Amino acid sequence: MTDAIKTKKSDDLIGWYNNVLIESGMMDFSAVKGFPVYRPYGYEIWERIVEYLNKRFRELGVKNAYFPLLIPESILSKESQHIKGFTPEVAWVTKGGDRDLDERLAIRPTSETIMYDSYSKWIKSYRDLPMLINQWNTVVRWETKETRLLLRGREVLWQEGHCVFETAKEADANAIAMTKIYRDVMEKILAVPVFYGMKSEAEKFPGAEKTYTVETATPNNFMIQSATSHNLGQNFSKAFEIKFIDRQNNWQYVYQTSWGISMRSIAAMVMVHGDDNGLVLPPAVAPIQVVIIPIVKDDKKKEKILVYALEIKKKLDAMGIRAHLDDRDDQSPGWKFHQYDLLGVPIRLDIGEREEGSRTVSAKLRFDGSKDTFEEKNLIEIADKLGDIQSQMFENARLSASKKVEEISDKAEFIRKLKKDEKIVKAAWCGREECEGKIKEETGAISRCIPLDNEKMISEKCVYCGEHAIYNAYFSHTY
RNA sequence: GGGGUGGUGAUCUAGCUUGGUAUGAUGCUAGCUUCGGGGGUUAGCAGUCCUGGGUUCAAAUCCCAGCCACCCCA
Repeated sequence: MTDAIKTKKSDDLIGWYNNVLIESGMMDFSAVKGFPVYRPYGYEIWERIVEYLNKRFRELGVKNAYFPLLIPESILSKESQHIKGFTPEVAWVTKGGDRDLDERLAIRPTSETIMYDSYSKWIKSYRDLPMLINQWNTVVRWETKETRLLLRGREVLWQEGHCVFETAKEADANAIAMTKIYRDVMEKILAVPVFYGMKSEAEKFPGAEKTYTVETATPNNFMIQSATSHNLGQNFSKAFEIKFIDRQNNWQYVYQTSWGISMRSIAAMVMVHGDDNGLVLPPAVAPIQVVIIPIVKDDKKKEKILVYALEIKKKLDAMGIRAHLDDRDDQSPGWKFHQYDLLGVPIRLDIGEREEGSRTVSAKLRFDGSKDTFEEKNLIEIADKLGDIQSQMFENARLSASKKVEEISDKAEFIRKLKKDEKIVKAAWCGREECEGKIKEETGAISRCIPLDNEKMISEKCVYCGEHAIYNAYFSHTY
Protein backbone atom coordinates (compact mmCIF):
# COMPACT_ATOMS: atom_id res chain seq x y z
CA MET A 1 0.00 0.00 0.00
CA THR A 2 1.37 3.36 -0.94
CA ASP A 3 0.96 5.74 1.90
CA ALA A 4 -2.28 7.49 1.41
CA ILE A 5 -3.50 10.18 3.71
CA LYS A 6 -2.98 9.02 7.26
CA THR A 7 -4.41 12.00 9.02
CA LYS A 8 -8.02 13.05 8.89
CA LYS A 9 -8.66 16.64 7.90
CA SER A 10 -11.08 17.14 10.78
CA ASP A 11 -8.69 15.67 13.39
CA ASP A 12 -5.56 17.62 12.62
CA LEU A 13 -5.74 20.20 9.84
CA ILE A 14 -2.04 20.96 9.59
CA GLY A 15 -1.00 17.32 9.85
CA TRP A 16 -3.45 16.48 7.11
CA TYR A 17 -2.32 19.47 5.05
CA ASN A 18 1.36 18.49 5.15
CA ASN A 19 0.46 14.93 4.36
CA VAL A 20 -1.59 15.89 1.31
CA LEU A 21 1.05 18.22 -0.13
CA ILE A 22 3.79 15.61 0.20
CA GLU A 23 1.83 12.49 -0.77
CA SER A 24 0.19 14.07 -3.79
CA GLY A 25 3.60 15.00 -5.13
CA MET A 26 2.90 18.74 -5.09
CA MET A 27 5.83 19.56 -2.85
CA ASP A 28 8.72 18.10 -0.93
CA PHE A 29 11.19 19.26 1.67
CA SER A 30 14.74 20.03 0.59
CA ALA A 31 18.06 20.07 2.41
CA VAL A 32 17.53 23.71 3.40
CA LYS A 33 15.09 24.75 6.09
CA GLY A 34 12.23 26.85 4.82
CA PHE A 35 13.15 26.26 1.17
CA PRO A 36 10.83 23.55 -0.08
CA VAL A 37 10.76 22.01 -3.55
CA TYR A 38 7.82 22.70 -5.83
CA ARG A 39 7.39 19.48 -7.76
CA PRO A 40 5.78 19.40 -11.21
CA TYR A 41 2.28 18.62 -9.97
CA GLY A 42 2.31 21.59 -7.59
CA TYR A 43 4.18 23.90 -9.91
CA GLU A 44 1.72 23.31 -12.73
CA ILE A 45 -1.07 24.64 -10.52
CA TRP A 46 1.00 27.77 -9.94
CA GLU A 47 1.61 28.08 -13.69
CA ARG A 48 -2.16 28.25 -14.30
CA ILE A 49 -2.40 31.08 -11.79
CA VAL A 50 0.51 32.85 -13.50
CA GLU A 51 -1.14 32.40 -16.88
CA TYR A 52 -4.43 33.91 -15.69
CA LEU A 53 -2.78 36.85 -13.94
CA ASN A 54 -0.47 37.69 -16.82
CA LYS A 55 -3.53 37.98 -19.04
CA ARG A 56 -5.32 40.26 -16.57
CA PHE A 57 -2.18 42.37 -16.02
CA ARG A 58 -1.67 42.79 -19.75
CA GLU A 59 -5.23 44.03 -20.16
CA LEU A 60 -4.34 46.87 -17.80
CA GLY A 61 -1.15 47.66 -19.67
CA VAL A 62 1.19 46.19 -17.05
CA LYS A 63 4.48 44.95 -18.52
CA ASN A 64 6.68 42.21 -17.08
CA ALA A 65 10.34 42.92 -16.33
CA TYR A 66 13.08 41.61 -14.11
CA PHE A 67 15.15 43.37 -11.46
CA PRO A 68 18.19 42.17 -9.46
CA LEU A 69 18.11 39.58 -6.73
CA LEU A 70 20.58 41.54 -4.60
CA ILE A 71 20.08 44.97 -3.09
CA PRO A 72 22.92 47.11 -1.69
CA GLU A 73 22.33 47.94 1.96
CA SER A 74 22.42 51.68 1.29
CA ILE A 75 19.51 51.37 -1.13
CA LEU A 76 17.47 49.01 1.02
CA SER A 77 17.78 51.45 3.92
CA LYS A 78 16.49 54.56 2.16
CA GLU A 79 12.88 54.42 3.35
CA SER A 80 12.93 54.33 7.15
CA GLN A 81 9.65 52.51 7.88
CA HIS A 82 10.39 49.98 5.20
CA ILE A 83 13.84 49.05 6.49
CA LYS A 84 12.55 48.91 10.02
CA GLY A 85 9.87 46.43 8.98
CA PHE A 86 12.17 44.13 7.06
CA THR A 87 15.55 44.25 8.83
CA PRO A 88 14.87 41.39 11.25
CA GLU A 89 14.38 38.94 8.40
CA VAL A 90 16.83 39.99 5.71
CA ALA A 91 19.44 37.48 4.47
CA TRP A 92 22.76 39.05 3.49
CA VAL A 93 25.52 38.30 1.03
CA THR A 94 28.79 39.44 2.59
CA LYS A 95 31.42 37.64 0.53
CA GLY A 96 32.32 37.18 -3.11
CA GLY A 97 34.48 34.08 -3.17
CA ASP A 98 36.99 34.63 -0.39
CA ARG A 99 36.84 38.41 -0.40
CA ASP A 100 34.63 40.41 1.91
CA LEU A 101 32.37 42.82 0.04
CA ASP A 102 32.79 46.57 0.61
CA GLU A 103 29.05 46.87 1.06
CA ARG A 104 26.92 43.93 2.03
CA LEU A 105 24.08 42.96 -0.31
CA ALA A 106 20.61 42.00 0.83
CA ILE A 107 18.84 39.14 -0.88
CA ARG A 108 15.62 40.94 -1.77
CA PRO A 109 12.92 40.55 0.87
CA THR A 110 10.75 42.51 -1.63
CA SER A 111 11.87 44.77 -4.48
CA GLU A 112 10.50 48.26 -3.84
CA THR A 113 13.89 49.75 -3.16
CA ILE A 114 15.93 48.24 -5.98
CA MET A 115 13.18 48.97 -8.49
CA TYR A 116 12.58 52.53 -7.36
CA ASP A 117 16.27 53.28 -7.60
CA SER A 118 15.85 52.62 -11.32
CA TYR A 119 12.50 54.38 -11.50
CA SER A 120 14.11 57.59 -10.26
CA LYS A 121 16.34 57.54 -13.34
CA TRP A 122 13.59 56.67 -15.81
CA ILE A 123 10.84 59.06 -14.78
CA LYS A 124 11.27 62.69 -15.81
CA SER A 125 7.93 63.90 -17.14
CA TYR A 126 4.21 63.34 -16.78
CA ARG A 127 4.58 61.83 -20.26
CA ASP A 128 6.47 58.90 -18.64
CA LEU A 129 3.46 58.12 -16.49
CA PRO A 130 1.80 55.92 -15.59
CA MET A 131 4.60 53.38 -15.42
CA LEU A 132 3.20 49.90 -14.88
CA ILE A 133 5.71 47.12 -14.23
CA ASN A 134 5.44 43.66 -12.74
CA GLN A 135 7.98 40.96 -12.03
CA TRP A 136 7.66 37.26 -11.31
CA ASN A 137 10.39 36.24 -8.93
CA THR A 138 11.16 34.88 -5.51
CA VAL A 139 11.96 36.79 -2.36
CA VAL A 140 13.74 35.62 0.77
CA ARG A 141 12.61 36.41 4.28
CA TRP A 142 14.56 34.66 6.97
CA GLU A 143 11.81 33.25 9.17
CA THR A 144 13.58 32.08 12.29
CA LYS A 145 11.24 29.52 13.65
CA GLU A 146 8.05 28.06 12.27
CA THR A 147 8.20 27.35 8.58
CA ARG A 148 5.23 25.75 6.89
CA LEU A 149 4.78 24.46 3.38
CA LEU A 150 3.35 27.26 1.22
CA LEU A 151 2.21 29.26 4.24
CA ARG A 152 5.44 30.42 5.75
CA GLY A 153 8.71 29.71 3.99
CA ARG A 154 12.00 31.52 3.68
CA GLU A 155 11.83 31.66 -0.09
CA VAL A 156 8.51 32.77 -1.51
CA LEU A 157 7.43 32.47 -5.15
CA TRP A 158 5.27 35.38 -6.12
CA GLN A 159 4.80 38.33 -8.41
CA GLU A 160 5.29 41.93 -7.38
CA GLY A 161 3.80 44.74 -9.39
CA HIS A 162 5.09 48.31 -8.97
CA CYS A 163 3.13 51.12 -10.56
CA VAL A 164 3.76 54.85 -10.68
CA PHE A 165 1.14 57.59 -11.12
CA GLU A 166 0.74 61.34 -11.32
CA THR A 167 -1.99 61.55 -8.71
CA ALA A 168 -2.92 60.07 -5.36
CA LYS A 169 -6.32 59.21 -6.69
CA GLU A 170 -4.97 57.12 -9.56
CA ALA A 171 -2.66 55.27 -7.21
CA ASP A 172 -5.43 54.39 -4.79
CA ALA A 173 -7.69 53.28 -7.64
CA ASN A 174 -4.91 51.07 -8.95
CA ALA A 175 -4.28 49.49 -5.55
CA ILE A 176 -7.96 48.66 -5.25
CA ALA A 177 -8.24 47.43 -8.85
CA MET A 178 -5.44 44.96 -8.27
CA THR A 179 -7.16 43.65 -5.15
CA LYS A 180 -10.16 42.88 -7.33
CA ILE A 181 -8.00 40.96 -9.78
CA TYR A 182 -6.68 38.94 -6.87
CA ARG A 183 -10.22 38.32 -5.72
CA ASP A 184 -11.00 37.06 -9.23
CA VAL A 185 -8.07 34.69 -9.40
CA MET A 186 -9.05 33.25 -6.02
CA GLU A 187 -12.73 32.96 -6.75
CA LYS A 188 -12.83 32.17 -10.46
CA ILE A 189 -9.69 30.08 -10.83
CA LEU A 190 -9.08 28.54 -7.41
CA ALA A 191 -12.81 28.49 -6.51
CA VAL A 192 -11.97 29.94 -3.11
CA PRO A 193 -14.19 32.70 -1.71
CA VAL A 194 -12.36 35.65 -0.21
CA PHE A 195 -12.86 38.57 2.13
CA TYR A 196 -11.27 41.65 0.75
CA GLY A 197 -10.68 45.03 2.25
CA MET A 198 -8.10 47.13 4.05
CA LYS A 199 -5.45 46.28 6.64
CA SER A 200 -5.26 47.99 10.01
CA GLU A 201 -2.45 50.42 10.91
CA ALA A 202 -0.62 47.66 12.76
CA GLU A 203 -0.92 45.16 9.94
CA LYS A 204 -0.18 47.33 6.95
CA PHE A 205 2.98 47.03 4.84
CA PRO A 206 6.05 48.87 6.16
CA GLY A 207 6.19 52.07 4.14
CA ALA A 208 2.61 51.99 2.84
CA GLU A 209 -0.15 54.55 3.37
CA LYS A 210 -2.79 51.88 2.96
CA THR A 211 -2.68 48.14 2.44
CA TYR A 212 -5.54 46.25 0.82
CA THR A 213 -5.82 42.53 1.33
CA VAL A 214 -7.47 39.38 0.08
CA GLU A 215 -8.10 36.84 2.83
CA THR A 216 -9.45 33.30 2.90
CA ALA A 217 -11.25 31.53 5.74
CA THR A 218 -9.73 28.14 6.59
CA PRO A 219 -11.66 25.16 7.98
CA ASN A 220 -10.34 25.86 11.50
CA ASN A 221 -11.59 29.47 11.39
CA PHE A 222 -8.23 31.08 10.73
CA MET A 223 -7.80 33.59 7.93
CA ILE A 224 -4.97 33.29 5.42
CA GLN A 225 -3.72 36.34 3.57
CA SER A 226 -3.42 35.30 -0.07
CA ALA A 227 -2.55 38.63 -1.68
CA THR A 228 -1.96 42.25 -0.75
CA SER A 229 -1.95 45.53 -2.62
CA HIS A 230 -0.38 48.70 -1.22
CA ASN A 231 -1.00 52.35 -1.81
CA LEU A 232 2.48 53.69 -1.08
CA GLY A 233 1.54 57.34 -1.51
CA GLN A 234 4.70 59.43 -1.82
CA ASN A 235 6.65 57.65 0.92
CA PHE A 236 9.04 55.97 -1.47
CA SER A 237 9.09 58.66 -4.14
CA LYS A 238 10.37 61.12 -1.52
CA ALA A 239 12.99 58.68 -0.25
CA PHE A 240 14.12 57.78 -3.77
CA GLU A 241 13.64 61.20 -5.41
CA ILE A 242 11.22 59.91 -8.03
CA LYS A 243 10.04 63.24 -9.49
CA PHE A 244 8.42 64.40 -12.69
CA ILE A 245 7.60 67.69 -14.39
CA ASP A 246 3.83 67.97 -14.34
CA ARG A 247 1.51 69.51 -16.90
CA GLN A 248 2.02 72.96 -15.29
CA ASN A 249 5.81 72.59 -15.52
CA ASN A 250 6.27 71.97 -11.78
CA TRP A 251 8.38 69.25 -10.15
CA GLN A 252 6.18 66.73 -8.33
CA TYR A 253 6.79 63.53 -6.44
CA VAL A 254 5.03 60.52 -7.97
CA TYR A 255 2.40 58.37 -6.27
CA GLN A 256 3.06 54.65 -6.18
CA THR A 257 1.54 51.24 -5.60
CA SER A 258 2.92 47.77 -5.11
CA TRP A 259 0.97 44.54 -5.10
CA GLY A 260 1.66 40.83 -4.90
CA ILE A 261 0.20 37.36 -4.70
CA SER A 262 2.17 34.29 -3.67
CA MET A 263 1.86 30.52 -3.75
CA ARG A 264 0.14 30.86 -0.41
CA SER A 265 -3.02 31.23 -2.49
CA ILE A 266 -2.61 27.53 -3.30
CA ALA A 267 -2.44 26.70 0.40
CA ALA A 268 -5.86 28.30 0.82
CA MET A 269 -7.24 26.26 -2.07
CA VAL A 270 -5.88 22.99 -0.67
CA MET A 271 -7.33 23.66 2.77
CA VAL A 272 -10.72 24.81 1.58
CA HIS A 273 -11.40 22.04 -0.93
CA GLY A 274 -9.34 19.00 0.11
CA ASP A 275 -10.83 16.06 1.98
CA ASP A 276 -9.77 12.89 3.78
CA ASN A 277 -8.91 11.23 0.47
CA GLY A 278 -6.57 14.00 -0.62
CA LEU A 279 -6.64 17.00 -2.92
CA VAL A 280 -9.80 18.19 -4.61
CA LEU A 281 -8.76 20.49 -7.45
CA PRO A 282 -10.98 22.97 -9.25
CA PRO A 283 -10.94 22.17 -13.01
CA ALA A 284 -9.42 25.55 -13.87
CA VAL A 285 -6.11 24.68 -12.20
CA ALA A 286 -6.12 20.88 -12.28
CA PRO A 287 -3.08 19.59 -14.21
CA ILE A 288 -5.27 16.63 -15.18
CA GLN A 289 -8.96 17.49 -15.60
CA VAL A 290 -10.18 14.09 -16.73
CA VAL A 291 -8.46 10.76 -16.09
CA ILE A 292 -9.48 7.67 -18.01
CA ILE A 293 -9.07 4.28 -16.33
CA PRO A 294 -9.43 1.23 -18.57
CA ILE A 295 -11.03 -1.76 -16.86
CA VAL A 296 -9.97 -5.03 -18.42
CA LYS A 297 -11.57 -8.25 -17.17
CA ASP A 298 -10.98 -10.46 -20.11
CA ASP A 299 -7.63 -10.25 -21.86
CA LYS A 300 -9.25 -10.96 -25.21
CA LYS A 301 -11.23 -7.73 -24.98
CA LYS A 302 -8.29 -5.65 -23.79
CA GLU A 303 -7.34 -4.39 -27.23
CA LYS A 304 -10.89 -3.25 -28.02
CA ILE A 305 -11.23 -1.43 -24.69
CA LEU A 306 -7.89 0.33 -25.04
CA VAL A 307 -8.66 1.44 -28.58
CA TYR A 308 -11.95 2.89 -27.40
CA ALA A 309 -10.33 4.56 -24.38
CA LEU A 310 -7.71 6.17 -26.57
CA GLU A 311 -10.42 7.40 -28.93
CA ILE A 312 -12.18 9.06 -26.00
CA LYS A 313 -8.94 10.65 -24.85
CA LYS A 314 -8.26 12.09 -28.29
CA LYS A 315 -11.74 13.56 -28.47
CA LEU A 316 -11.26 15.18 -25.07
CA ASP A 317 -7.86 16.52 -26.19
CA ALA A 318 -9.49 18.02 -29.25
CA MET A 319 -11.96 19.84 -27.00
CA GLY A 320 -9.06 21.41 -25.12
CA ILE A 321 -9.64 19.28 -22.04
CA ARG A 322 -6.53 18.16 -20.17
CA ALA A 323 -7.16 14.40 -20.32
CA HIS A 324 -4.92 11.55 -19.23
CA LEU A 325 -5.32 7.89 -20.13
CA ASP A 326 -3.73 5.68 -17.49
CA ASP A 327 -3.24 2.44 -19.38
CA ARG A 328 -0.51 1.05 -17.16
CA ASP A 329 -1.15 -2.63 -16.58
CA ASP A 330 1.09 -2.91 -13.55
CA GLN A 331 -1.47 -1.22 -11.29
CA SER A 332 -4.99 -2.41 -10.60
CA PRO A 333 -7.99 -0.15 -11.26
CA GLY A 334 -8.63 0.04 -7.51
CA TRP A 335 -5.14 1.36 -6.90
CA LYS A 336 -5.58 3.95 -9.63
CA PHE A 337 -8.92 5.11 -8.20
CA HIS A 338 -7.23 5.93 -4.92
CA GLN A 339 -4.28 7.53 -6.61
CA TYR A 340 -6.35 9.95 -8.67
CA ASP A 341 -8.53 10.73 -5.67
CA LEU A 342 -5.34 11.77 -3.88
CA LEU A 343 -4.36 13.90 -6.88
CA GLY A 344 -7.75 15.59 -6.84
CA VAL A 345 -8.55 14.99 -10.50
CA PRO A 346 -12.04 16.50 -11.07
CA ILE A 347 -13.52 13.79 -13.31
CA ARG A 348 -12.65 10.12 -13.60
CA LEU A 349 -13.91 8.07 -16.53
CA ASP A 350 -14.04 4.29 -16.19
CA ILE A 351 -13.99 2.48 -19.49
CA GLY A 352 -14.49 -1.28 -19.59
CA GLU A 353 -16.37 -3.84 -21.57
CA ARG A 354 -19.75 -2.35 -20.67
CA GLU A 355 -18.83 1.17 -21.82
CA GLU A 356 -17.10 -0.02 -24.96
CA GLY A 357 -20.17 -2.09 -25.86
CA SER A 358 -22.63 0.75 -25.35
CA ARG A 359 -20.34 3.53 -26.62
CA THR A 360 -20.60 5.38 -23.32
CA VAL A 361 -18.28 6.40 -20.48
CA SER A 362 -18.94 6.11 -16.74
CA ALA A 363 -17.93 9.24 -14.87
CA LYS A 364 -17.23 9.84 -11.22
CA LEU A 365 -16.86 13.37 -9.90
CA ARG A 366 -14.17 13.96 -7.31
CA PHE A 367 -15.71 16.90 -5.47
CA ASP A 368 -19.04 15.30 -4.50
CA GLY A 369 -18.54 11.63 -5.37
CA SER A 370 -21.52 11.60 -7.72
CA LYS A 371 -21.67 9.30 -10.73
CA ASP A 372 -22.81 10.00 -14.24
CA THR A 373 -22.85 8.44 -17.69
CA PHE A 374 -22.03 10.20 -20.94
CA GLU A 375 -22.62 8.93 -24.44
CA GLU A 376 -19.69 9.01 -26.79
CA LYS A 377 -21.59 11.19 -29.24
CA ASN A 378 -22.34 13.73 -26.49
CA LEU A 379 -18.84 13.87 -25.07
CA ILE A 380 -18.89 17.66 -25.30
CA GLU A 381 -21.11 17.56 -22.19
CA ILE A 382 -17.98 16.77 -20.21
CA ALA A 383 -16.64 20.25 -20.95
CA ASP A 384 -19.87 21.69 -19.54
CA LYS A 385 -19.58 19.39 -16.55
CA LEU A 386 -16.11 20.75 -15.77
CA GLY A 387 -17.60 24.24 -15.77
CA ASP A 388 -20.40 23.10 -13.46
CA ILE A 389 -17.89 21.56 -11.07
CA GLN A 390 -15.89 24.78 -10.99
CA SER A 391 -18.91 26.90 -10.07
CA GLN A 392 -20.40 24.34 -7.71
CA MET A 393 -17.13 24.04 -5.80
CA PHE A 394 -17.06 27.79 -5.42
CA GLU A 395 -20.69 27.96 -4.28
CA ASN A 396 -20.13 25.23 -1.69
CA ALA A 397 -17.05 26.99 -0.38
CA ARG A 398 -18.82 30.33 -0.25
CA LEU A 399 -21.68 28.87 1.75
CA SER A 400 -19.32 27.26 4.24
CA ALA A 401 -17.20 30.43 4.54
CA SER A 402 -20.23 32.58 5.28
CA LYS A 403 -21.18 30.23 8.11
CA LYS A 404 -17.80 30.75 9.74
CA VAL A 405 -18.32 34.43 10.36
CA GLU A 406 -20.28 35.82 13.27
CA GLU A 407 -21.02 39.46 14.03
CA ILE A 408 -20.37 40.12 17.68
CA SER A 409 -20.79 43.22 19.84
CA ASP A 410 -20.26 41.74 23.29
CA LYS A 411 -16.67 41.94 24.54
CA ALA A 412 -16.66 38.72 26.59
CA GLU A 413 -18.12 36.75 23.72
CA PHE A 414 -15.64 38.37 21.32
CA ILE A 415 -12.72 37.22 23.46
CA ARG A 416 -14.10 33.75 24.10
CA LYS A 417 -14.88 32.94 20.47
CA LEU A 418 -11.54 34.22 19.19
CA LYS A 419 -9.56 32.39 21.84
CA LYS A 420 -11.14 29.08 20.90
CA ASP A 421 -11.28 29.79 17.15
CA GLU A 422 -14.96 29.08 17.38
CA LYS A 423 -15.73 31.68 14.73
CA ILE A 424 -14.15 34.31 12.57
CA VAL A 425 -15.45 37.38 14.32
CA LYS A 426 -16.73 40.52 12.66
CA ALA A 427 -17.08 43.48 14.99
CA ALA A 428 -17.13 47.25 15.25
CA TRP A 429 -13.64 48.50 16.04
CA CYS A 430 -11.71 51.67 16.87
CA GLY A 431 -8.76 50.68 14.63
CA ARG A 432 -6.11 51.87 17.09
CA GLU A 433 -2.76 50.07 17.19
CA GLU A 434 -2.82 50.02 20.97
CA CYS A 435 -6.21 48.32 21.00
CA GLU A 436 -5.09 45.78 18.39
CA GLY A 437 -2.03 44.95 20.48
CA LYS A 438 -4.17 44.21 23.50
CA ILE A 439 -6.56 42.07 21.50
CA LYS A 440 -3.62 40.06 20.20
CA GLU A 441 -2.22 39.64 23.66
CA GLU A 442 -5.50 38.46 25.14
CA THR A 443 -6.83 36.28 22.31
CA GLY A 444 -3.92 35.55 19.96
CA ALA A 445 -6.08 36.88 17.14
CA ILE A 446 -5.51 40.02 15.08
CA SER A 447 -7.55 42.14 12.71
CA ARG A 448 -7.43 40.62 9.25
CA CYS A 449 -9.49 42.81 7.03
CA ILE A 450 -11.63 45.93 7.04
CA PRO A 451 -14.40 45.80 4.40
CA LEU A 452 -14.24 48.63 1.86
CA ASP A 453 -17.92 49.08 1.17
CA ASN A 454 -19.78 51.50 3.37
CA GLU A 455 -21.30 48.95 5.63
CA LYS A 456 -23.77 49.52 8.41
CA MET A 457 -21.81 49.69 11.68
CA ILE A 458 -22.40 46.73 13.98
CA SER A 459 -22.09 49.09 16.92
CA GLU A 460 -21.13 52.71 17.70
CA LYS A 461 -18.47 51.52 20.10
CA CYS A 462 -15.35 49.41 19.72
CA VAL A 463 -16.12 45.84 20.72
CA TYR A 464 -12.93 45.66 22.79
CA CYS A 465 -12.01 49.02 24.27
CA GLY A 466 -15.37 50.81 24.07
CA GLU A 467 -13.93 53.87 22.29
CA HIS A 468 -15.66 55.29 19.25
CA ALA A 469 -15.73 52.65 16.49
CA ILE A 470 -14.75 53.80 13.00
CA TYR A 471 -15.35 50.65 10.99
CA ASN A 472 -16.26 46.98 11.10
CA ALA A 473 -13.37 44.52 10.96
CA TYR A 474 -12.79 40.78 10.76
CA PHE A 475 -10.67 39.16 13.46
CA SER A 476 -9.07 35.71 13.59
CA HIS A 477 -5.88 33.80 14.18
CA THR A 478 -3.61 33.39 11.17
CA TYR A 479 -0.73 31.25 9.94
C1' G B 1 12.46 34.11 22.09
C1' G B 2 11.25 29.60 25.62
C1' G B 3 9.95 24.44 25.90
C1' G B 4 8.86 19.61 23.81
C1' U B 5 8.66 15.33 20.18
C1' G B 6 10.81 12.78 16.22
C1' G B 7 14.81 11.30 12.23
C1' U B 8 16.47 3.36 10.88
C1' G B 9 16.68 0.47 2.71
C1' A B 10 13.05 4.84 -2.11
C1' U B 11 8.48 4.90 1.79
C1' C B 12 6.34 3.56 6.62
C1' U B 13 8.19 0.92 10.66
C1' A B 14 10.31 -2.82 15.00
C1' G B 15 14.59 -2.62 17.90
C1' C B 16 16.69 2.05 22.03
C1' U B 17 14.61 1.43 28.80
C1' U B 18 18.94 -3.03 30.01
C1' G B 19 25.09 -1.42 24.26
C1' G B 20 26.84 -7.25 21.28
C1' U B 21 25.22 -10.03 13.35
C1' A B 22 19.20 -4.70 11.51
C1' U B 23 12.62 -6.38 12.12
C1' G B 24 8.39 -6.41 9.22
C1' A B 25 5.54 -4.32 5.48
C1' U B 26 5.22 -1.22 1.20
C1' G B 27 8.35 -0.38 -3.01
C1' C B 28 11.57 -1.77 -7.10
C1' U B 29 13.22 -5.91 -10.89
C1' A B 30 11.64 -10.61 -13.42
C1' G B 31 7.68 -14.26 -13.78
C1' C B 32 2.77 -16.45 -13.17
C1' U B 33 -2.14 -15.22 -11.89
C1' U B 34 -5.37 -10.99 -11.46
C1' C B 35 -8.16 -6.29 -12.81
C1' G B 36 -15.69 -2.42 -11.97
C1' G B 37 -12.62 1.03 -5.05
C1' G B 38 -5.65 -0.03 -2.73
C1' G B 39 -5.63 -8.52 -5.27
C1' G B 40 -2.50 -13.12 -4.71
C1' U B 41 2.06 -15.66 -5.34
C1' U B 42 7.51 -17.14 -6.43
C1' A B 43 12.48 -15.40 -6.72
C1' G B 44 15.67 -11.32 -6.46
C1' C B 45 17.18 -6.01 -5.18
C1' A B 46 17.39 -2.42 -1.66
C1' G B 47 20.38 0.26 4.81
C1' U B 48 26.53 6.15 5.64
C1' C B 49 20.48 3.34 11.52
C1' C B 50 20.28 12.31 10.07
C1' U B 51 25.58 14.55 10.59
C1' G B 52 29.86 15.31 13.68
C1' G B 53 32.22 14.43 18.21
C1' G B 54 32.53 11.72 23.02
C1' U B 55 32.14 7.25 26.40
C1' U B 56 33.21 1.89 25.55
C1' C B 57 36.60 -4.06 23.89
C1' A B 58 31.95 -2.92 21.30
C1' A B 59 27.04 2.45 19.84
C1' A B 60 20.95 2.42 15.90
C1' U B 61 20.93 2.00 21.37
C1' C B 62 24.30 6.05 26.37
C1' C B 63 26.32 11.53 26.44
C1' C B 64 27.25 16.41 23.84
C1' A B 65 26.74 19.64 19.63
C1' G B 66 24.62 20.58 14.94
C1' C B 67 21.04 19.87 10.79
C1' C B 68 15.97 18.79 9.21
C1' A B 69 10.77 18.11 10.33
C1' C B 70 6.69 18.60 13.60
C1' C B 71 4.05 20.39 18.18
C1' C B 72 3.06 23.75 22.40
C1' C B 73 3.86 28.52 24.73
C1' A B 74 5.34 33.91 24.16
